[in-house]
Formats: sequence, structure tokens, C-alpha cells
Amino acid sequence: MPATVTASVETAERPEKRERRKEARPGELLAAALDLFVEKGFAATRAEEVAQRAGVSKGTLFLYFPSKEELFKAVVREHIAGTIKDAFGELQTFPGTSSELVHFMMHQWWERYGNTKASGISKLMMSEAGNFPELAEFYQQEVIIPGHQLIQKVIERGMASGEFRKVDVEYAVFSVLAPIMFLIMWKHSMSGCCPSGEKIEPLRYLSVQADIVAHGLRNITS
Amino acid sequence: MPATVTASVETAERPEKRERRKEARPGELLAAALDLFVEKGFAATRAEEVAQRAGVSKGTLFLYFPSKEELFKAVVREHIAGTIKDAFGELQTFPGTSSELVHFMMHQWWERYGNTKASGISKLMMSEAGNFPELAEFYQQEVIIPGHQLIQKVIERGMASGEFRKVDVEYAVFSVLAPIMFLIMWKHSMSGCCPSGEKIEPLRYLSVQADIVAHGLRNITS
Amino acid sequence: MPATVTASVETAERPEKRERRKEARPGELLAAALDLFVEKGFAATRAEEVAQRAGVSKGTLFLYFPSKEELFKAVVREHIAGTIKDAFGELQTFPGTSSELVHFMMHQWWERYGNTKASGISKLMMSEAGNFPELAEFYQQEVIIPGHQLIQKVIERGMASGEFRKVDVEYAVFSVLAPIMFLIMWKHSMSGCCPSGEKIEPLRYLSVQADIVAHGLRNITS
Amino acid sequence: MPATVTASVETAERPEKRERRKEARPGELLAAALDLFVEKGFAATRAEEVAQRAGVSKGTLFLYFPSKEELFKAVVREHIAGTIKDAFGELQTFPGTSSELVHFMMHQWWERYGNTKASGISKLMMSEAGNFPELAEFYQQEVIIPGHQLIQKVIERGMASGEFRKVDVEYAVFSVLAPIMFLIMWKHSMSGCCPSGEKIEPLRYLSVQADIVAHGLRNITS
DNA sequence: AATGAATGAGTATTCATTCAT
DNA sequence: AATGAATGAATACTCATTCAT
Repeated sequence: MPATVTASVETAERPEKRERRKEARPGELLAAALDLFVEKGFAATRAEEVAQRAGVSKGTLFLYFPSKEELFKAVVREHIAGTIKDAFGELQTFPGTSSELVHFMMHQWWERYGNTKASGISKLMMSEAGNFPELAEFYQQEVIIPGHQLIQKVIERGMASGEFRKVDVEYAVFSVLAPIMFLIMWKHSMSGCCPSGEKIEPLRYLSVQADIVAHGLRNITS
Repeated sequence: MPATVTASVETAERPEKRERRKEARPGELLAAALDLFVEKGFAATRAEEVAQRAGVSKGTLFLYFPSKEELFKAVVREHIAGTIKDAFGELQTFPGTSSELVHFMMHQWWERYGNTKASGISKLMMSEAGNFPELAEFYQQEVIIPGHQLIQKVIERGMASGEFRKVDVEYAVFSVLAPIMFLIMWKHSMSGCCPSGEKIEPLRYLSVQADIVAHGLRNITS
Repeated sequence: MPATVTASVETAERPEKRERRKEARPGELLAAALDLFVEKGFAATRAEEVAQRAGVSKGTLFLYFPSKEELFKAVVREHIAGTIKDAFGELQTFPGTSSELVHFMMHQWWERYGNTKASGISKLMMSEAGNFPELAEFYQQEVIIPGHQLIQKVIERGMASGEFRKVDVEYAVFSVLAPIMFLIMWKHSMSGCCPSGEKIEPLRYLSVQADIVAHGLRNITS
Repeated sequence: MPATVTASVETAERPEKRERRKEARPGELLAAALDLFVEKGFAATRAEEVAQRAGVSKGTLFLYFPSKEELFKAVVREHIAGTIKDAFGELQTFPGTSSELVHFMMHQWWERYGNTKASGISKLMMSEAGNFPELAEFYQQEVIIPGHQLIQKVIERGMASGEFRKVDVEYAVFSVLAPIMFLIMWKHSMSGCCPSGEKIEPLRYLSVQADIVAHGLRNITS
């Protein structure tokens, strides 16, 4: 049980008075903020509560992040923007067919992001974008546009090899995006509150959607 | 005691003679509230603005609805009931192929619902369901489940005629549902706030999605 | 002891719960604000304290004045701007010589404004203008510029009649303004805190200053 | 134990050998604080900024001065002492007429003091005296009273020679003092913040005021 | 039934001051 | 002696809700 830790994210083990660990703080705050933003949304999350959950005082939060909006942006950068870049790398070297790549991408997306607390940010964004245009703009730049490019590349790959039909690429992107976003929205809104409501099994859902989309994109002759 | 659609709110029973004006009040408030909730979300809508738009004073609002939360519930109840049932009865008698039916259904859905203020309710439900489990439950029963059944019928029709592949019908439903819901969410959140953000042209979007989905469901041999 | 009063300014006699007297409120708030602004300055005056002294809640203050700055502006309009306009009227019809008018004007200024709580606003403005540029600008427009014009008119009258020398009118204005402002500053800063400090007797002070200034402006031949 | 001008602050006695650097600290802090207090006033000056400008950390500031208030007092004490005495010794031997002496004195005052950062202290004293009675008292003794005596001497000289009228000397002093103080106040408050505000050209201002005051004091026959 | 004046709890952000290192 | 991370009290302004009329 070594004393120095690279910021164990869990709520800070009893911060006996002034603690002084500059390195760890931003990570702890970011983790607390992610939890609360996902749980309550942006507007309803109080800055003080974020600080409390990170085991620091209100003032300390603003020592690291100049405003609640900047805190949110940092959460997005930390937990989402990176995810997309990672994905870019992997997809470049995928060995299989483009249909398989569609399957792979959708499942990966789910496992690495959708099935994660971080995906709550996407739900939050859809819910509150209208009230926080600046954040929406930021999210567009950091997440949506790169995400679109990623999917677009995949579809273009399939079209280039002749495996996929010639489709309106720019909008065909949504045939991959929509099912995933729908699943994320569902998970963070409908699921977990409606006893009688339909439960979606993510893996089954993804298989069916990927199958239909891949079919839908594929060339009939192939 | 017929179940009037205009939602007689509990507080206003008053069997007076011909005070038609007063009967109208809750309706006007509900309409104003719908507009604003859809436009700004629950938290960001101020009670006073609702009252103003309905042409009454703030006090009057609380005379009819004991709290903002109850107002919200009333709005959702009022505007959701019967959304699905009547509009799509005609699908049962559609003459064309099932692919065409998928196209038709998606475009109809958009024109009759998605492109309507009422679709704001769906966005709002997805956004706020977490905070109103009781409403989410209600929405499930009244909107989602009937909607699913409707789509399921269409897919089963295609499978029965051999036009569609044998797919996991229950989940294939989402291949139609997700694109529409995604479009609605997009319209009510991302659109209209991000200068650099992608604008989705609904008709182009629907054509592409319907095309891919229909393709995706179709039998290769056909 | 009639019940209806035109806003008895004194701290409001025991406001037994919700009181409801819209007409009186702004006056009471303005009076309380004047007191506190003069006593503590603009920045150091807390909105809540103003409300308290007026016998209302914090919320009520903001019901009548949208911000602390607007409250301040209202105080200026109410207590100062009017003073100047009144003075304009009287000076137009002054029967005596211009030297006498200078004496008269300076004494009037003192009695109607300088010797009043309201003059504390001028001191405040000199003290805090740098930190509240918008207020400074407002004060310039509403008080300083009209005040200058007033004095300028008087000097021009004397020059026109040949009683006064031809002087740089625009800057000669300050020979009347400076002594008065100095007295006001003195009263609100040095006086009342320095046991051993010089006390200025206002009337004696004004007589001497008016005498010297009038002499200074007068034509040697006259 | 000579009374060094660089204000040995109580906390820093430390009779170490040759730590010259440390002796300099309070002086640097005092200089930085002077700048900022003059520029922004007491309340609006942040302790951290003072420390920064002095090139030390916030903690260090509080090492030397137990509070912001004490820092302020130290600044005033440091920069006010000896302001008057040395600068105007020469007035005693002025060769010209008393009218010329008035002109000379006012212009000197401006150039040697008013047009200097140090004059900010006077503005600041006028502004904040109410909150620091002890300092106001100090300022009275050190600055105001000697200043008065100086001016009084000049006026008496003119009266003795018959050049000036017999006036109430004690109060006639203000006819010289007020214009200068007014100019200093104006420079430090109204100037530099109001686009539409009147700008005073110091030299033109001083000429006009000195002219009027000298005229005002002069014997008509002369 | 209707009003609208009044309330006060609630929240992001700042900054003098402390104190472990 | 010096640091700078941490604190928390302080403050303008908002808005759902109440209630006297």
C-alpha cells in the first residue's frame, strides 16, 4: 500500500485538512465532475458538489478550472475527445472487409464509450445543447465532427473497394451514428427507470443494427 | 364522464354554468408551457414566462397547477396521448412493396410528427425522463410500445412476403426507429445553435436512411 | 396620524409580513440606498443591506431596480439631477450683479446640495469613478456637464455686461466649481474623523471663496 | 537607530549579516502597492497582484504585512512623510511679486507633486479617509497642516506688502489649495475613464486658476 | 377566480488569509 | 525566509412559490 498514488479516482480517502497534492487534483475533480454531470446534467450540477465529491473546497475547484463551463470542456477533452482519436488509429489498420469493419466499429464504440459513464456526456449534450450554445459548439468541434469523419472514412473505404454501394456518404454516416446514439440516449434516459419498459440488450441490439446497416450499404452483386 | 382530450386538470372541477372562459385557461397555459418546455427544456423555462405567454398572471398559473413539475406532467400527458394510434392507421392498407412502405412510413412520421412542435415532447422526454420516472413509464406505454408494434408489423409484412430477410424482428424495429428519433433529437438540440455545426436536411436525411434500411432488410435475391 | 403616507423615509415602521405598497417602495429603497452609498461607497454597499434598511427583502429590491448600478443611477437622478435643473431656473431670473450671483450661486449650492446627504454621492463618484466607468460616464452626463453649463452661463452673463473680465470661460468654470467640490470632499472625508484636524466652517469658507473668485473675475475698472 | 526612510516594517528586524536582498522586500512590496492602490483604490486592489508586481508570492506579502489594511497604512506612511517640507523651502526666497509667487507656487506644486504618482496618495486619502481615521489624522498632521502654513505665508507676504487685499487669511488659503486638490482628484478619478467626459489640460487649468485667484487677492488699486 | 407584490433559498465566482512544506 | 495550494466567507442576482387583496 504505497503512499504515492497516481490519483486514485475514488472520492479521496479522508483528506485530513489541507492536503497539498497539486498533481492529483485535476484528475479527481474531473472524475467527480463526470459523475455528477452524467447523473444530473450540466445546469443542475452545482460546482460545490463537484468539489465536495472530489474532497476539496469550492475555492479549490476554481483554482483549477476558471468556470463551470471550462470544467465541462475539460471533462469532454479528458473522457471523450481522446476516445475518438484512439479509434482513428485502430480503424486504419483493420484487416477484414468493410462490412466487418462496420460491425467492429459499432461494437468497439459501444464497449469503449457507449457502455461507459462518459457516454452520459453525449446524452447530456443532446439534452442541454440548446441552453448552452457555447458548449454545444465546443462539442461539435471536439466530438461530433471528428466522429463523423471517422465513420465517413469507413464508408469511403467500402465504396472504394467496391464492397459498398455508391451512397450519399455525408448522410450515410448517420446510418451508423444514429443507432449508436439512440442506444446511448436510451440507456441514459429510458433505461433504469421504467419497470415495465422495454429493456434493450446492447449486444443483441448492436448485432442487429450492424447487420442491417452493413447489408444496407453493401453492393448487391457482392 | 367522457375522457376529454383537453385534460381536465384536477384543481378545476367547478361545475359553474357557462363560464367558458375559465375552462379555457388550463388549455392556454398548457399550450404556452408546451412551447416553452420544448424550446428551452424544463429547468430553463420560467413559470412567469409561461403565464405571460398564456396571457395570465404568474399567480394564476399556480392556481391551476400546484407546481412547475405538475405543469410539466400535465403538458406531457396532454400532448402525448393518441399521438401514434390515429396517425398511422392507414399503414395497414398500404398497397406498394414493403421497401416502399418503409420509405413511406419514415417520411410520414417526419411530416406528421417529427416536423411538428409535438416532436419536441419526445426530445424533452428523452432529456428529462431520468428526473420524471413516472412520466417515462407513461411515455413508454403510450408512445414507445405502440410505435414499436407498428414498425414491427411493417417488417413482418416484408418478411412474410419474402421481400425482407429473416431478421430479429424485435430489434430490427430500431433500425427504423433510431434514425427518426435521432433526427428529432438533432433538430431540437444541435440545430439552431452551432454556427459551424452540421445542419441536417431532413428530406435528404430520410431518403438516405430509408434507402439504407430498406436495402438492409431486403433479401439479396430480390 | 393618518395611515397613508407619502413614504416616510425612516426605516419603515415594523413591516408585519407581506406589506403590499407598491407606490411607496421605490422611494424607500432610494432613500436607503442614498444613505448607504454615502456612508460606505458604491462597492462596499451590499444590496441586501439596502433592502433591509428599506424594510423589504433582497428580492424586492431587484423587483424595482434591475441591478445595483441601476439603483445607483436612480439615486443620482432622484437626488442630484433634479437639483441642478431647479438651480437653472432660479439663476435665470436673478436680479443683482454677477458678483452677487456668484455669491448667491455658491451659497445656494451649498445649502441645497453640499450640506445635504446627497452631496456624498459626489464624493463617492470622485472616489470610485475609476472602478465603475459606466457610472462615471452616467454621472458626467447627468451631473457634471449640466453643472458646468450652469456656471458657464453665470460667468458669460458677467462678461456680457462688462462686469467680469474676458477670461477663458471654459476653464474659469472651475474657479467656482473647485471650491465647492473641495468643501464637499472635505466634509465627507476629513471632517468627522480627525479630532485635531482643521474644521472648516462652511459659511465662512464660502464667503471667502466667493469673495476671492468674484474679485478675481471682476473687471478692474468696475 | 536612525529613522530610515524606507520604513523598516515591524516584522522584519532580523539582524542577519548581509542579506541585503531581504531588506529590499518590503520596499518592493510597498512600491507595488502604491502603484496599485493609486490606480484602483483600496478595495479593488488584490493582494495577489501586489505580490506579483513585487515579484514575490502571495504568502510572502502576508509575511511582511499582517493584512491588506496594514499594507495600506504602511504605503501611506512611507510615501507621505516629508512630501511638503523639502519641496517648497525655496518659496521663502522667491524674488518676484506675490501674484507671481502664487502662479509659481501652483505650477510648482503641480509639477513636483500633482503630476506625480505620489499625488495618487492624496486622492486615495480623500477617498478612503473615512475608513481609516487614524491615517486621516496622520495625513492632516503631516501634509495638510504644513501645506496650509506654507500657503498662508505666501498670502501674508502679499498682504504685508500691500499687493494683496486684507482677506481672511486662514480661509483664503483654500482659494489656492482647492484648485490644486480639485485637479488632483479629477486626474485620478474622472480622467481616463469617460469617453465623453471633459478632459482638463493641467497647464491651461492652472494658468486660469492662478490668474483668477491672484486677481481675486490683489488690491484693486494695484 | 385572479392578481402581482413580496419573499428567500439557491448558485457561480472572488479573494484575503492560512499553513504545510 | 519563502512558497503556493487550499480555504470559505462574502455577494449580486434569479425564480418558484406564497398570500393579501
